[in-house]
Amino acid sequence: MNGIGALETSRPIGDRTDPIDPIDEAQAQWRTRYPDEPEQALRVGVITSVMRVQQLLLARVELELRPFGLTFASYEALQLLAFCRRGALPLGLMGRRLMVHPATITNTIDRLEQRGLVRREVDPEDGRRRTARLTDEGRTMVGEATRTLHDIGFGLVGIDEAVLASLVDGLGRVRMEAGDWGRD
Amino acid sequence: MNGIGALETSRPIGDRTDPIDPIDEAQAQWRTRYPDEPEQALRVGVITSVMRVQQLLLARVELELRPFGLTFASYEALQLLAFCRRGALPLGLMGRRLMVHPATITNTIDRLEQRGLVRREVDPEDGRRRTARLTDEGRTMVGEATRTLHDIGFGLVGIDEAVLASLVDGLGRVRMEAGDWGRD
DNA sequence: CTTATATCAGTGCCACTGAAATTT
DNA sequence: CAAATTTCAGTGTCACTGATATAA
Repeated sequence: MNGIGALETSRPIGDRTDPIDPIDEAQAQWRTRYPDEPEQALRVGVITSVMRVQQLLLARVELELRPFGLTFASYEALQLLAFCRRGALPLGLMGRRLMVHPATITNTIDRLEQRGLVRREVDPEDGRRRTARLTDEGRTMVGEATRTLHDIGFGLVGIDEAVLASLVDGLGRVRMEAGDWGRD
Repeated sequence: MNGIGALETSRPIGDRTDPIDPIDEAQAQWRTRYPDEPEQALRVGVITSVMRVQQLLLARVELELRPFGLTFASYEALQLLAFCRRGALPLGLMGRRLMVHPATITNTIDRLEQRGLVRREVDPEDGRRRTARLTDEGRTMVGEATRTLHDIGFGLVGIDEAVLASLVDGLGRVRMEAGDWGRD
């Protein structure tokens, strides 16, 4: 595994020597504090790692999206429309796909519409619905943004394919256990 | 914020059959759109999975922290102090540990201090620094909150230990590649 | 003087709540 | 009528920028 059982607990925080993995440190802390529940330290390691990696990947990706004036959330919305055959989707469906609150997708589409990247239309099949459609400018921009993200390998260059595949698998089990599956 | 490019192309929306994994769908989308760069689909699968799992775990944990009036960020700050031998840490060091902006840790400690959970003190070793120290109420609360999170296994019950360990390992490689190591 | 630390003021995005309007 | 969809108003947390005060 990782350098899991390496020192950590035996040293005061302040005295720097070699680089130390903060996740290892946290797991060691939990292991010594709750010695009768060793599986909890492992869970803490996972949740802490997920939070940190999400933060790192988000920062890396948003650094590249900044010149486009896009956040990762707004990029995802545009990308969802770009991958859609019709080129337009009801806002509610977009919100469920992106797992965001209905009011949040309204705000996101508001900002994209003000910039002329998407256009609101009434769904011909159901007058209650509004659909968002990519404009030409929106399609161009999401294409360029995607090329940029491709160039940086989505912040994951240098990671072995086997590791990437095992991550998709392991994270998939967590999602499955959380019920994140097959909802629309 | 997830599910970059789910289905749309292969099936009409309405006809539900078996549960479908949105991550699989997204990867398939990228694979067909960019057939000459198959490794990119894998990377999209990883970043999408990380974002989604982070969202799920955060929601699960914050549901339990809500009765305490704590967010995960504020819980982490309290927990960091609880695990610290001195019981007090300079704000700047806390910010680096938690990987948040200096102004953010100031705000977080502000709110905790207003609630009487921590107390600010001047660092005797360096007058520029302010340290945050857990109060008795803060120590009690973080203890109860931790017990609650233990009870729900940090949102990771039902996941095999080998899977958890492989996640810590794989995510560790991503962090290492991103330079998330050995910075104080 | 230069640097480090923390704070403050202001902005923006996002998540959520509760209510309202519209349509099915 | 009830239910679904979207919008709107308001709140709170968090992240960031830029400027300032204080101490090393």
